[in-house]
Amino acid sequence: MPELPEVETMLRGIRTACEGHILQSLQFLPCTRKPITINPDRNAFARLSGHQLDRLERLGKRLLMHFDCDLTMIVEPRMTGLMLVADPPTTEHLRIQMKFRTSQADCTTVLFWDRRGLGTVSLLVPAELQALRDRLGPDALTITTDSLRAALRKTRRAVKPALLDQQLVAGVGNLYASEILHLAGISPRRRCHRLLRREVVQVADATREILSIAVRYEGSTLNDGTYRNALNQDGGYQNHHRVYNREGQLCPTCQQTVIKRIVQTQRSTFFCPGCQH
DNA sequence: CATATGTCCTGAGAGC
DNA sequence: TGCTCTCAGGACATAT
Repeated sequence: MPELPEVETMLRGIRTACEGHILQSLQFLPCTRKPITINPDRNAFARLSGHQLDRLERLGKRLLMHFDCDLTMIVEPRMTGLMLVADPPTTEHLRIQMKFRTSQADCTTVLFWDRRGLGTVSLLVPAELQALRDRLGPDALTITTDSLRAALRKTRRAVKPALLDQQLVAGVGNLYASEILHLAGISPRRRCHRLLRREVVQVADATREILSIAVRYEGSTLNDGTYRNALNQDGGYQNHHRVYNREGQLCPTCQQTVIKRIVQTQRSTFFCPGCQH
């Protein structure tokens, strides 16, 4: 499930194939499965053809493609969406094909593949893009203690569900929330408004640390094998998970306590009761 | 307003 | 072996 590191990896993986190039064609492929959501509708995307993709940007878990016509195409992979420059895992879940002209004679292809079809693509005008930026919290990869403190002060929820709220912090999902709190040594059940300043420092530091390392390893490919990088290869961070999906195993930090799984707001949380307080 | 719950979906894995 | 069932969790709509 693409979170910040996986989306960042997608961006880096497709960059040379599309950034700075003219979009030759964008095609929504026929698919018998549940269709992805397309905003406002597929016809609107015809306006992009012939325009240059000036710049790629990641905004939380979203991938932004800024075109020279002031339109931004936003891809939300959600659970199983992938951006690819190589052959997709299956042909049947292929959703979008974009061709870019890279020279007089050559072109590259960028694909959007989504097995479960929960993904979304949208075309936004500048005012809509600004509205989206305004409702997201600061980006988790570079979050500062002060901005995290300001965000967590807005809620009395337990810290782990709060980290999943994109309006508070943008980019953290269910997997990395557990990893971050384990490195920080903070219990997922702690209430945000009761965290001490030094504890918020620990969470902010752990957030940047975990996510930047996960980016270095090109994200996490779980057992279902759904997430792949742009070349359709496995990520590597699943081999470095501290607690996620490791219920019953010994905590890698204290080597004393067994990792526990609990459910918070309908989502699995993994933590070490021995060293997270 | 702040939080919690329900919803979409596919396929891996469990259990019988 | 082969069937049915549960579960995984992104973001948003709806409920409390």
